[in-house]
Amino acid sequence: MSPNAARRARRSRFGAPLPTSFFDRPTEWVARDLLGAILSCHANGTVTNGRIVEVEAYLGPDDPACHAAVGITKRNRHLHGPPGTAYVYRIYGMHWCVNAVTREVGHGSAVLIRALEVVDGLETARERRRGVVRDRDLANGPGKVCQALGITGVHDGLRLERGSLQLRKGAPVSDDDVMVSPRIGISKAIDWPLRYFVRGSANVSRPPQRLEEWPLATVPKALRPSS
DNA sequence: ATCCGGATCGCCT
DNA sequence: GGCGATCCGGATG
Repeated sequence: MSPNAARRARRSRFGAPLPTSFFDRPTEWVARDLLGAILSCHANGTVTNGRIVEVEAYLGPDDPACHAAVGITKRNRHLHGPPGTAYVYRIYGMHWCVNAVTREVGHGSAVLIRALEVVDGLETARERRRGVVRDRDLANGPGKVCQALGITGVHDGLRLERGSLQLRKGAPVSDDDVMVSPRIGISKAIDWPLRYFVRGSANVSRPPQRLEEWPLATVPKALRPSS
């Protein structure tokens, strides 16, 4: 795909890239508002787009589950970059995970993109996720998101407002369709309610059965992330 | 120099 | 639900 064709593919169906000001807000707000947004990756000559249905907030050095809790290192240096930066890291030796950096420079907070619905480049995503039978399983987990969209370490530190990895405005998700739960796969701060996902989405990752979850509407208004 | 555990996934039972 | 794959950052000696 030529650069012009890639630009057209992105403009055809979706809104503008989210501006830096979108990311320069409390991380819980950014996380909640990323539901419904479009993650767009141009890799190996093809654009793949996905509608985000599940995210987690990681709240900087004082959040024991956040990579910033160990300070600034070579691995996590872009987590401490300006809002709107991509932080991509390898986990368990074999998977990539992608985050959007939030708040002010050096805060060390970010939103992990955990699941999405592939809405463009479906054939490419299926090839990358060879062996997967159902489309709903293409990107229902953070490692799968990166594999389906072709996101790797080369995207670490890129700005999400432009370039080969972008976050773009999509159809907003109303409070009534947002669910909240603790985060998945961590061993510290295991009860912090910082996972947000779209109610009823078939593309959400399958958490442990006993994981508690609540409608966002039941969260007291003062504590509710909303724009 | 060595050890440990991880923001996971897919296959097995 | 259990487990192996597979590798690196960070901590410890």
